[in-house]
Amino acid sequence: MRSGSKPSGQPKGRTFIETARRAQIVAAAIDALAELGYGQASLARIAEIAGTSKGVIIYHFGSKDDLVREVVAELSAKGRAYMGPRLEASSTGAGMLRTYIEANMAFVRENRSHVAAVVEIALNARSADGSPLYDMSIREEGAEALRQLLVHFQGTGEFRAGFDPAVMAMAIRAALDAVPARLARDPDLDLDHYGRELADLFQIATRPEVSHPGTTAHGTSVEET
Amino acid sequence: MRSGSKPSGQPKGRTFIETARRAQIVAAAIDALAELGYGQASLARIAEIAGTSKGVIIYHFGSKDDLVREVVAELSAKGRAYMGPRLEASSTGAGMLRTYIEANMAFVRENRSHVAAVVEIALNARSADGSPLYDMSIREEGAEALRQLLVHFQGTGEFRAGFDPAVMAMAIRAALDAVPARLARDPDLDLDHYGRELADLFQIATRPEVSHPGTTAHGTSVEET
Amino acid sequence: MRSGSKPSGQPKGRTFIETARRAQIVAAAIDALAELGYGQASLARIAEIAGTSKGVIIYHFGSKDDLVREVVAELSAKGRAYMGPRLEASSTGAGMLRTYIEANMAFVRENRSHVAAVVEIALNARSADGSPLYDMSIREEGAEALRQLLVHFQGTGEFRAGFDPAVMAMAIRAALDAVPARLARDPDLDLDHYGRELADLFQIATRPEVSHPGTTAHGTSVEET
Amino acid sequence: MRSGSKPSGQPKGRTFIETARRAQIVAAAIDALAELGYGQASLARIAEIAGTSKGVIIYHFGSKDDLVREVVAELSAKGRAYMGPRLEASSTGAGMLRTYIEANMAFVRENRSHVAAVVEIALNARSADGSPLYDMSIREEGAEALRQLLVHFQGTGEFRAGFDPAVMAMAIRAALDAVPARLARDPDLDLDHYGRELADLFQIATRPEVSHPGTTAHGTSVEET
DNA sequence: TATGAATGAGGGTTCATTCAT
DNA sequence: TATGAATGAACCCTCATTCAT
Repeated sequence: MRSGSKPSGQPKGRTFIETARRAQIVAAAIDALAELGYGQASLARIAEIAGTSKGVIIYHFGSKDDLVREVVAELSAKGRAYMGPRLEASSTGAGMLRTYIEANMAFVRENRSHVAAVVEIALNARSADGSPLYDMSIREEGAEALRQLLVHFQGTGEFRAGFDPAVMAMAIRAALDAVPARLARDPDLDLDHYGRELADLFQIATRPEVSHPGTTAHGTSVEET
Repeated sequence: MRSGSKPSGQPKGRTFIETARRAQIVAAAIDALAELGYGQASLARIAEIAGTSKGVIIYHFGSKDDLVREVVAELSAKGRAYMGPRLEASSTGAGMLRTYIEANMAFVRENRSHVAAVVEIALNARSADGSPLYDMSIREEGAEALRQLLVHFQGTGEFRAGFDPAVMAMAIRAALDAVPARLARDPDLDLDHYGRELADLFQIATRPEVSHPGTTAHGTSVEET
Repeated sequence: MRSGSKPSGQPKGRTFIETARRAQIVAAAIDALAELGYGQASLARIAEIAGTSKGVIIYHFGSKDDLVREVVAELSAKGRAYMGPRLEASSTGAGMLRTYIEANMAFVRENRSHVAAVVEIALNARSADGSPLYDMSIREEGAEALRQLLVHFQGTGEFRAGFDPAVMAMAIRAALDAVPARLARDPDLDLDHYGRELADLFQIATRPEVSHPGTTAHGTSVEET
Repeated sequence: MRSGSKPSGQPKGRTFIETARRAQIVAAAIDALAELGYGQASLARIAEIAGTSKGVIIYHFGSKDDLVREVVAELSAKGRAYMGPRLEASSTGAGMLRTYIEANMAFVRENRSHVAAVVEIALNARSADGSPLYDMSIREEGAEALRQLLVHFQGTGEFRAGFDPAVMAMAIRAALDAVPARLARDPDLDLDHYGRELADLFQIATRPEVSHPGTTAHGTSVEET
């Protein structure tokens, strides 16, 4: 299907009307995923929300998987466009970290449904044999980029050298990724407050130790476990 | 079904053979959930793993939902039995926190599949209308208990007063809950290392500030965002 | 199954305890059929009401069909025992007809559930290929006996000769058989009133015409249809 | 499913082809219900008769219940269209009653299977908890309308005042409703004869008493019961 | 005698996808 | 381009029955 190619201003040689239809369907998919969850977001339900039929969706996207991929790709692009400039504007390590966290929260606040939809996808989408589809490509990717930033500022001495950057990155991403689910249950959650608190938390956790020899965090725990 | 009740050593008046079958089926369900994900863990597939038929499962559990509930309840009981004594043995705030985190990791290590299965359930199980089934009851419950511990030790002065205990609890739980998914992708993950690192991280984040006036975490970030 | 035969006072060489079990199960079946309808009266449900298991029922009756047959046979015997003496006590045609109708109502009143159960069976029980099982044998039988009574008293001149006794018998049985269903919807129905009214109705319909030439019922309807 | 709406000649904005398919499926359902009974009329069997698959039926009707509802609604509409004009053409009470009965028989004769199917439905369709689905709405409704007619002509003096119109209406409907079942067992039944006989019967039962004081039907039965 | 355990066919329904128009 | 129609597999669950104990 989709044999001919049309030279136009639209991305990937798409008609204006087709671009519009795709956007409409993607929006419906986001709604369905965010509100009903991945398991309940069937083509029929998405079509119903979009005001069309299942056939149309398949026609435009080829398969449900491709539609889902589009939902993911779109948020990914949005996210990069949002985060990129903000991160580049940060010079210090602490500033960068705070920006990363708070901008993430702001982005979530401005794209609630879309973020919730992608979280659903990341957690649930599986191929027929049960292996995850996007999990790695999305989440890991984000954590990896963050890890490299942490490593960088450990190198400059702006972050303490004592922590494993992979673990720290994972903890930060986990805290951020847990927000959409919380938000679904408590829509009045104060995201700005959340962002500030998390930024405080991880800033403290990453800042260089004041030199009190022998008082490493690790050392205090011999009594336990 | 299962009307009569019999006095015996088995829990809830169950036959020896029934107890065995149930355990076998629950184990198969855990495998299916952990490896295939909630969406793919159909009765047929669980039965296949268990080496029986769908009918047998329904006979013993009445419904798929009840089987799922059993998987959850069993881990929940296991978890409480594991965590309880360890937490009670902790006296100091920092020790308690480290114990909480490291024991969690150890528990995950010893119950990989089961934990992964329950995470699948918690994230995905929905009723027909799309509303989550266990999400709150499981996850929230854990976070709430942790929050109360944090509050307690803020009161005693063992934790710094500056952080929001709800946010901190959520960050800790998020870091812990993210582990099973990571583990699924990287089975060789060093959970002890992970536990120690996370314990360090959150111990630092919660310990009282040494009195260096003007160096609050929050204050250093004015330049950003 | 049921190989040995035991000489005893019980009917058909049955143990006392077996007779009791059978009665208990039959009672449970009647309850299930009357309250839930034939389609919902599964062995599991009957067993639940009886406080036993499906296996026991099969053991005692061999199959569900045999249990159902027993329910029917029992009511049939009860009915004959109830109606027989009363009908024999009637000498006149009109008296017999009234007795037949009113005694039927009284019998229904005294055996509500059982009658309702058998009505369910008569209407619904089918063999695998869809052909009715008891419909004819029960209902037709009753109508046929009644028809013969009507014929008899048409011969004696106590009933008018003008009506087709088969149709009249069918109308009477239909009116009587419709009662249990009505009763299920309106449990406070006054069955005595019903019986009296029906007896009046059919007495008038069967009594000999007073000789007013030209006023046959049929003659008055030429204008219609 | 079936989201879009199209302006067309078909009822409820249906495609020509869909209307045809629906009719075909409804016809198959009527066949299955009439011949096999409600309990045996599964979607698979209906689909087999219709020459399609279960999926197609669900596609067009959404659920089996909706298909059944359609079968009922269609006959109900047919019945009203048939009976309405004929009843309105009747002026006298006796004429109306005869028309009602004879037209009913004629309608049954012309719609054997459909009537049999709806009788199956009315008697057997139950919700999950065992409560009837259509029983009241169909049968009761018919009896109620008839009762009102009887009351009306009792008021004008064309019917004798002595009978309870509710009981009389129920007896008439019972006689009519019993016909389809009889017809199933004896396909050569002469419905016109049946109709005439029943009309005679109930005309006699309802006509005003000739004034012979003391000869009420009721009075003659003191000897009995 | 009685039970628990298991079986396997069949129930209605949802689903992503294909196809002709 | 877009739709309605159809497909067929898979879903969870109920059922009467069989069997070993």
